[in-house]
Amino acid sequence: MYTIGQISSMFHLPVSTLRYYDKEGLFPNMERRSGIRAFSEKEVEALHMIECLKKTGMEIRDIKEFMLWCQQGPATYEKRRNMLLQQKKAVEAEIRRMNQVLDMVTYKCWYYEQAIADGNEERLQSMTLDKMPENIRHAYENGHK
Amino acid sequence: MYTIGQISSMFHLPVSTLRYYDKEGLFPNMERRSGIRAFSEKEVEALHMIECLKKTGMEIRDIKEFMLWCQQGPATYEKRRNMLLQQKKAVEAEIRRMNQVLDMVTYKCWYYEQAIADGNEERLQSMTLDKMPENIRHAYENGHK
DNA sequence: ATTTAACCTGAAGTCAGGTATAGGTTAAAA
DNA sequence: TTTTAACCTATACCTGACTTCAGGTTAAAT
Repeated sequence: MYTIGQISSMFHLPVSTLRYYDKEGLFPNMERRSGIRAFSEKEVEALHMIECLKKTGMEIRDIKEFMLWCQQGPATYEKRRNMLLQQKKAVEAEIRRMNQVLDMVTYKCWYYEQAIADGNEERLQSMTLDKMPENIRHAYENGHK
Repeated sequence: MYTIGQISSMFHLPVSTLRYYDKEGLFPNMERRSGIRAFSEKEVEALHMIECLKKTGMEIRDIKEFMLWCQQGPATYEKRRNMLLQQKKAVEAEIRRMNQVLDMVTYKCWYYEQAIADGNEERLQSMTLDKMPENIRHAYENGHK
């Protein structure tokens, strides 16, 4: 059993955040000893899962639902898997989006390198795709899809 | 010259958002005709850049600074390039982070597939790395780095 | 026994990035 | 000409995820 302060230093999370998570229902049925929160291994495990789900961009209210299912045993395995599959898809989509953004900003960086070299943007303004270096044209096209 | 309504439909952005951007200084020196905003090609170009920078996760106040530099001609090319290089690094870091998160959630999905197949988590609880399929072990290890 | 550290609650505050509302002006269409 | 649509400002409100504050309790150390 751990106190909120111990958990706070274990996870490098402020005490206020842990209390907030508790208030939001992320630790259903956590024990209390004369009013004081007692974090067991179950809550430690829960917190690892919470950190994972947060990193995928899941909202607190959805994490709450997941943690509730975790209390309900094998009957909710499928629900939990489905939620995770959905988050996996969301993460994959986000990675695709970020790669596109990377191409866009790669092009912009190249643009300003050229502008610095030229001292102006005139050549760049009238530049056509076929005059760009291949990798830059590729980044440009992918970034503007 | 375009009205705010025309720009709104061109960019699929609410009129209120464009006014908010203007208030935040994202269109320095935009013209007015008897009090009404007149978006020129310069503002259209600016808005494309704003959308790009927003996608990289840049905050409004930093975008404001960038757009101010754009008003100041070739003297600020280097500042602009440096800011873009910094954003590029930020995007690359975010992609690395998201790939790690993807590995983590890939492992969790596998975990629940197994739990569904087994009907419980007993086998999983006592599972060691060497008993996992290679790709899953890889995902697990990378996701927990 | 008392001080101090760590815990508790409820309510209010913070921040970013908008969105909504109320009340008023401009300009295009009927 | 009058109505209606699109514009304007200022201010208030919203959401999510916390953080801070005021005031009070518990438990550990001296």
